[in-house]
Amino acid sequence: MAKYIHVSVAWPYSNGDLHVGHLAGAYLPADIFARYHRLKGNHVLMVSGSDSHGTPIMVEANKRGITPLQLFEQYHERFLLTQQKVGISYDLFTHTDTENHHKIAQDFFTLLLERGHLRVEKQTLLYSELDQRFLPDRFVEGECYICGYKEARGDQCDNCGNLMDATKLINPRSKENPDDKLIPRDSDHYFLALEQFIEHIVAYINSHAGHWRPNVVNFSLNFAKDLRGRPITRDIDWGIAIPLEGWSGKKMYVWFEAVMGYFTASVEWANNIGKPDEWKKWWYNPDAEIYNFIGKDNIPFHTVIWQAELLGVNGLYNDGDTTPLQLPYDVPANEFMNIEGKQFSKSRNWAIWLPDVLDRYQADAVRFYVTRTMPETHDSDFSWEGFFSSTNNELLAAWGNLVNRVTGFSYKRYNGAAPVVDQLLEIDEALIAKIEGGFETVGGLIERVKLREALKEAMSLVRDVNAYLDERKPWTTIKEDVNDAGRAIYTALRAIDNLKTLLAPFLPFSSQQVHEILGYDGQLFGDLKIEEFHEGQRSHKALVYDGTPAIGKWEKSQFAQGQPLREPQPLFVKLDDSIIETERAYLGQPRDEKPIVL
RNA sequence: GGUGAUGUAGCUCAACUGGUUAGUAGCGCGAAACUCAUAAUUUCGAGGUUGCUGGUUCAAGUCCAGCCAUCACCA
Repeated sequence: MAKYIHVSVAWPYSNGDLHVGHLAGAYLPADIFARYHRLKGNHVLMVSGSDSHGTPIMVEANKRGITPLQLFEQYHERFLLTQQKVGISYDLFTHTDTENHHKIAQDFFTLLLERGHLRVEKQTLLYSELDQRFLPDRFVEGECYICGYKEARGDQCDNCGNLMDATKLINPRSKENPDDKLIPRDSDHYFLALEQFIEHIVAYINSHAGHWRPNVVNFSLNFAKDLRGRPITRDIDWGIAIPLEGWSGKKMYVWFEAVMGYFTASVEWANNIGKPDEWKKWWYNPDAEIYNFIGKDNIPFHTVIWQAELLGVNGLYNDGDTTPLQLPYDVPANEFMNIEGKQFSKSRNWAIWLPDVLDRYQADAVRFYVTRTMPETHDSDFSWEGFFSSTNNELLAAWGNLVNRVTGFSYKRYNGAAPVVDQLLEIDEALIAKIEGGFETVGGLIERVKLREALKEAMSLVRDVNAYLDERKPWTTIKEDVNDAGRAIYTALRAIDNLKTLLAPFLPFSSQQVHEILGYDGQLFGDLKIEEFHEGQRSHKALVYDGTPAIGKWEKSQFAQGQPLREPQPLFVKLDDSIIETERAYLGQPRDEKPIVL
């Protein structure tokens, strides 16, 4: 029976380009997982979008002298192009400034309020007389009340590293205008009563502890232990309005509404395809599995807070049906990916930006290296030497070369087709059986979200085929026994046909190439395209996956003898070792954001 | 400061609830073989007192305590 798999992917703040950390932390693992389940014939719904709200966007827009709307729209567009290029197969990658998202977030708020999960509390915050408004912590600086550093930020002191309570700063002032004296003033805010959900959430985590990553379980249980109310509104003007009279100066806190995107994007997707209730097949289906692909910094928001929100609005849009809303089945949070041994830093431009990398290298080469070093168990490191060596010495040398040597040999010596031979030998059958075993082993690892190991397993099968060829030596035997050489070549071709599928979730572009070289027509996967969607007042662009043309299946090859091949082309570009120094030299230097060309 | 995680060969990583002399692991390195292939492949080999210090145990990379380093979250 086909399963319903929901792949919820972290929503990037649209205040700067995507970098390899985004890819390694959430998007690539989600995509590999989703593509695998699509090949398996399961019903996959993979959604995400640009997070258009939040103070980081306001800060950056402010710095550039543009509005938050302009900033987020600019990066949303770049996110679409970047992810299309690297092949992240979202059924829908939208954003949080749609009418749909606004409305549903407000419905969440209203329902939570009706059910007594929200309460009003007073908070003391810094107020600017000059601007006539409360300033978020990130817009504030002042003297650190712990170490005395003069230029502590409102949220953290860069000198002593302590987090700051902005209202305690000595001589707090506005970042934009140092003469602007700030005064503490009380402000009413809505709080989400998280403590009401402790019991339920702890029980839920414990019941899933068996298949969650240990650090996710431990961290979440500890976090859930002393849950308190958390403000869900704040005094800013960029964000989603509070659907109540007298709250016009305030907006929803971004952490409160952005996670709802998994839900709201599912609803939007259903509307976009003209089946408005289709999203319920995941969200109100007790057998559906929802996976949240996120970075480790986001763990408590998904394992605890998002669950509280879902529990609080149970039954939403379900016409009185008592089926519970589905909570995340697993939250396979990844750790972080460092760059050449140092932490990513946007401000120092210590980063590897995806638009730049995809401009210079093949998407599959990037996907391969990032998967190989995916930070599944601890922080990992992206080094250019590693990328160079993984591309040339593993991806190209083992897999690219295998495809090239076998298909090339067959194409040249067997008249542009696969050989036609009599009964295969035992050694040939044994190889095929071994490779076919990969559908179980590799597939099982992907299902448990052990992607690095899954790729390693697939690559080890690739090496088995290379070893097999060296043992069978068709280039020698063809001189006296064309039939026996043909048996080996046919066997290797069939192995490659299997491996193309086993590697397809990781390397969708080159697997498609192999598919075509082997003489097949059609696409392993569907099309990933950018489309425009219209709502009442506005329209927005989104990335969508159309699975209609996909014929790929997670099944053993039935490759036919004598099948005509297409003329083989090398799959991967060999890198020159000069790229190591060239690329390193970009790090830490000012960067130009170039237009993204597909 | 509190909580959780991570620290194994030059590099990237394995080793289920403690059990034979740490894994025929991949890359790199050394040697040999091969020549169909983007000099790509295959075989063999050399590399580790498992961050440090103690402890529990017949037995610890694996459990406990302390310390050091890195990371995340929270105060």
